[in-house]
Amino acid sequence: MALLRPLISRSLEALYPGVKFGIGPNIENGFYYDVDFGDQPFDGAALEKVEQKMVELAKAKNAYQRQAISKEEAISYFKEKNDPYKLDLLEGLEDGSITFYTQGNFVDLCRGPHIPHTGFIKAIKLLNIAGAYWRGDETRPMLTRIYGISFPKAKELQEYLTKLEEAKKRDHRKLGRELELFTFSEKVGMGLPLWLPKGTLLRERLIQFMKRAQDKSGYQQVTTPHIGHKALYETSGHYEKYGKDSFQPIHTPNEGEEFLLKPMNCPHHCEIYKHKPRSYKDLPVRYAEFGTVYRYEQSGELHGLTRVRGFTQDDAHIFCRPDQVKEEFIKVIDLVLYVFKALGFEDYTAQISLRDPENKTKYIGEDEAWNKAEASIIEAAAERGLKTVTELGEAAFYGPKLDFMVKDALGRKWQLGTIQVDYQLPERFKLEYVGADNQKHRPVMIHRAPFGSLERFVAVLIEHCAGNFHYGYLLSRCVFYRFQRNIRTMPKRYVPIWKMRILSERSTTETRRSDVKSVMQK
RNA sequence: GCCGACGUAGCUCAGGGGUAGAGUACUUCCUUGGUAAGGAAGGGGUCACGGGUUCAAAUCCCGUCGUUGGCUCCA
Repeated sequence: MALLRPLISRSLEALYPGVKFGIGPNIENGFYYDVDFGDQPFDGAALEKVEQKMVELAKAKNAYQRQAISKEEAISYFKEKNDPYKLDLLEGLEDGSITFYTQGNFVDLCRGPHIPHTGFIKAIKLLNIAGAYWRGDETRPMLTRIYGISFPKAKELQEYLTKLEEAKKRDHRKLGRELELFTFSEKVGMGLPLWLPKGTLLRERLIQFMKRAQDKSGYQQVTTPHIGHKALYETSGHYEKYGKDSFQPIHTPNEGEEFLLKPMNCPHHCEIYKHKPRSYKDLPVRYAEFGTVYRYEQSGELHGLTRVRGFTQDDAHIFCRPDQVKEEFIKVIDLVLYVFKALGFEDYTAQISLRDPENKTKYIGEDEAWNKAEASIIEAAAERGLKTVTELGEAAFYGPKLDFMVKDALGRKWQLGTIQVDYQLPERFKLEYVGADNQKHRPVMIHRAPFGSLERFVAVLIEHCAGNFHYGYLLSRCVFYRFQRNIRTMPKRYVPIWKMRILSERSTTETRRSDVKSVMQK
């Protein structure tokens, strides 16, 4: 797609003399191009003009010419052209590896390779524009980012655009409103979802499903308050790490104490662990809670249910002996996979999120603990044959993670389930158990949430089944729910969600069969 | 938080300096044995909020709030 860059460049230069160009890489779907329009106004409506110009230029079938060039020459060329962005890019390039591509009368810095000529480009669509800082740095100039896509055939473009339309119809924000699942209120506050009766029913079905799965896996439910003393988070390290960027403490009127809305459940669970002495024979202890937490997300980041400021995690913390870590971790992987399978999520990726070796100051804890934790995650994932990608620098500040990512209708990737090995919190909270040697030992914690948060999970679930919750037969066995988007277009047997009920295993299986049939017939 | 766009009836949106419109939904009535049926009438909006310009502002300007596309961030 880099082949389009000269086309856009030439089109923009023709329509907006004096524009300057930043980077223009290919992305998963198409490409983008950062452009500095200077003082010239440019809005979405202008995209069409640019698009037409590009098509016009493409027809000229101009050939691309490659030319190796010295760094010095390149610098002087762009200096003359007064192009600060290309000069900035050149600084990072090694002399001898620099190539220019010439197309028509346009010369550009480009790695290549290119197709022979522009005649191969048949279908171009510029999709939208957005602001983006030069090199993602907010102290640098803001450029206009133009997103677009091209295909060799017009038909493929049409198919892609149709797909985009379909994706929009699945948007959980739209469906959530139409189906009366949830809403937001300015008065309550941004990013704080209000669950309507039908949405709440859906949530409760999911909770019930998860509780049953967890019961079978040896978890115990606990319940903790929505706030905790500031000291609790100083101990956990959360305050130091996120205190300034969190909801600020709640002050008591008389004693002058400070409490924080809990951003995580783990500190509370650590205190539960500590309420009595533990023996090695008691471990592992698995405490689960559908705990609602509050995080001050940046206003610009909020998005429907996928990014909110108050949400409920299907959280649990496993306290175990070091020799049990791998086994417990694998059990959790199995639970996550069971949940995904039951709900029909097949398109997910498992991401091993490790520490950034270049910047260890972002994290707490000793190297040895980190190495052990990272190793056990990698081993456990391998043992279960998970296809994984490894991301450096994506770990939580207290430990590495195994995250399960799925895509929403618009192709955005979201983290759902997460499993984290943690040697730090047991240390900070001085958690102990008495070993067979009658000595005190430190347990290891595993944080895990198969759904991640109910909010995000419901969002992804809505988009996954396009709001047709009768596909929820996949949930099977313990939960069966379904309802309709429009009572007039659905067979009568699809009962509204507010009439949903839990069916027994046997009847679920039977219903499921007939349901599948009717869905197929449709 | 930063930059851009947007904010008109429950929903989708048109309009645009002279005191509000459509479709759909809703209410009532009529018609109609059928899968988003037809007709009639009706209710519903200080055009997000607050300032300013103006004889006059929903319409122009500024600010705030919110939504949204990105950027940065994400325990």
